[in-house]
Amino acid sequence: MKARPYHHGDLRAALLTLAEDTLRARGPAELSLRELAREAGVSPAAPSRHFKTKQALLDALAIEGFQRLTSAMDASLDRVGESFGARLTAVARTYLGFAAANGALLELMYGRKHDPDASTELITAMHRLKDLATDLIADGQRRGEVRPGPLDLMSLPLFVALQGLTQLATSGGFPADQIEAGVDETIAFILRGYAPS
Amino acid sequence: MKARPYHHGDLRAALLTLAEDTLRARGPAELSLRELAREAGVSPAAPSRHFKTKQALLDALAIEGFQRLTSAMDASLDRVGESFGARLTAVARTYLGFAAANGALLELMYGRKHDPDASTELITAMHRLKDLATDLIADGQRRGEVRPGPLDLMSLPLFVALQGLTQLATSGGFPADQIEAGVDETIAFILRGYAPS
DNA sequence: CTACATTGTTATCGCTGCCTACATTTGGAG
DNA sequence: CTCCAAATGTAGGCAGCGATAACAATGTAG
Repeated sequence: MKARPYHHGDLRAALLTLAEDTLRARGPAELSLRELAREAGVSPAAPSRHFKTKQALLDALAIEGFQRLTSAMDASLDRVGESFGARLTAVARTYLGFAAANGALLELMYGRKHDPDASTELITAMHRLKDLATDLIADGQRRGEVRPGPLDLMSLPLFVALQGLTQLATSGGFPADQIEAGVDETIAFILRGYAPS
Repeated sequence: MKARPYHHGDLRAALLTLAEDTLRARGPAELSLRELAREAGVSPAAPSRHFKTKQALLDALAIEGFQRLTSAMDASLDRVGESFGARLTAVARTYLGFAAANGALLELMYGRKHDPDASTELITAMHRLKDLATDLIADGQRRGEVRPGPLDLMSLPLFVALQGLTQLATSGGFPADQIEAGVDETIAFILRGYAPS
């Protein structure tokens, strides 16, 4: 029988996958580097080669999350027409789908947002998502389907709605079926708010 | 000189105040029972008499937060007329004021929401807040200032907006002045969405 | 082949939450 | 008033954690 090799092969990737699993199952507080090391079959100090601190691992997880989310939203926009309503609906549904499927991860992603020493990589990842939403509004305005107004102000309600829906969807304040129905209601609500007077 | 008395006097209250301070300053993750005990001038195991686990202390903090928030919102509703617009504005401003002043606490309050074994006391505290918002909508419907529709569905956008605004206000994704201006924009947005067709 | 960078291991530190056993204080029943 | 039980605080110890330093194995570039 062959002994486990001294080198793991791709410990970094393995740690990230394991971390995401336990994040999903038990939340970020329960995540322990030592436990990840055990599950990966390496020594307790091995992870430190790839993630200097626990926070660094969480950051890496968050960045990966932002990448997955933005590309999912990009993809959903590609599959839909040009009308503002259709695009907004697509974006909202994708965002909420991600939120429903990766609640803890999303929480982590936004939880790092106000940390003064979040990695620059993380910050740019967040900005890309923000830009995507802002562009959506700007496009709607160009097409005359969204009331005119300063972009940064106009994009706020969209953010607000997405963030709020997410919170409700992930933190389970409402039963799942109510959410399901409520999403449509809320999307209609948003569209009504953005409609030109 | 008099030795410190064997009994603290009101350790429970002292722990809660200290805990809220460090919660505000350094977040819930940095909160340590042992450190609280040190600051209170008491042995490391003393807090366990009042809070069996760390989670119990956090729960107590959250409950206190819900009580403060609901009574602030009640008070703000007492100071305002009966029109739906005025009442919604008052509620929204109070909620956001609380969120701005107690960001970490609010995060804690909602963070416990989906935990299966949250204390019943915590759960009822959350429901009281939910009822307050639902009543607001129902009242608006009675006065004909809000579109008709099932209550649970109609109250959702309000929750969504409040939650979303809170998230933006606390997690600092937007600069503070943009938030300030954005609140009015968003309240107008919500009113537009609730207006009868 | 050798020198070096990468990746893992071992050992240790100080911290944490939590538990059990014991000490002191307080307050109420008799 | 006294005594006993409950409430509250202390002492000590346990296992787990993140982090770091010193050392070992492996891969690789020249």
